[in-house]
Amino acid sequence: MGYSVPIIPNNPMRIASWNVNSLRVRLPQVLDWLAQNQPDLLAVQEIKLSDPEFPSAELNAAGYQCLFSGQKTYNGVAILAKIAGSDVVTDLPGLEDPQRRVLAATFGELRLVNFYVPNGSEVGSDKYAYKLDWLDKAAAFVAAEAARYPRLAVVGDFNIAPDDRDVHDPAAWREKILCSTPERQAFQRLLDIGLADSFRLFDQEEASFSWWDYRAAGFRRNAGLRIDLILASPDLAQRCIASTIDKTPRKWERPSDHAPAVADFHD
DNA sequence: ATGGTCGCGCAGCGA
Repeated sequence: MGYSVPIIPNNPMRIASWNVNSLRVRLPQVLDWLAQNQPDLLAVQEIKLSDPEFPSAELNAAGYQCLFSGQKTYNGVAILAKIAGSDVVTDLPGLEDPQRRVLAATFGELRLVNFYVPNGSEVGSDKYAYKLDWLDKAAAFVAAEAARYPRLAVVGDFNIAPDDRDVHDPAAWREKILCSTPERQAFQRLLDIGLADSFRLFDQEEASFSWWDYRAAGFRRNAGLRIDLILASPDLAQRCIASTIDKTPRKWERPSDHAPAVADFHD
């Protein structure tokens, strides 16, 4: 009596996002990572398989229900969840697009939007124009979601490094793809809706990245970018108690080029 | 400026 104890929130909810670069290749790693980290929700990108090929049985056996919007060879997104999701959305309003890059669903109080933002290839290219148009439609969608759902998380591979802290060599990347001003302005429009980049709610080590090029020994040199993000609405952000990048799986044999972003939230 | 490595799928594209 008379002394206080730290308040440890019980039942924190853990949300993670991981570009797995082929779920077929990475399924054993995803299963290991789920077992070790026990997220409530894992948003995955670049599953690179069609819906009939989705490995639901293995993931169900590991305690995860699966929502997915698959595509053969390219793209494809999924949400692996300990509880059932509802109100599933797989397309951006106003964008006719065969590329499977969007998956949103509701889990209890939480609305989760999983994005695989287009890479854009090169500034000024057709793919770059597609990326900016996609981001425009995505912002309108997120604004509508934010208006409907107070507890909103927008996660995924954004293919944008929000600012120079998120770039290993800002001079080399200046106005290059993933770092150009129009891309960063498009990202800022998501923040302007009221979302917070959960990673920046906390002190972080310098040179913290989530993606490293397979080429030129990017990971060994920590020549990376932070492009895998967990954004949170105000109601959710004030519940955020941690936001990190788990580099462990990037060190495994035959890794994805991305590491998972992970955030914890109290009730 | 180029190329370096993966994944898919079997040549070359996308990242």
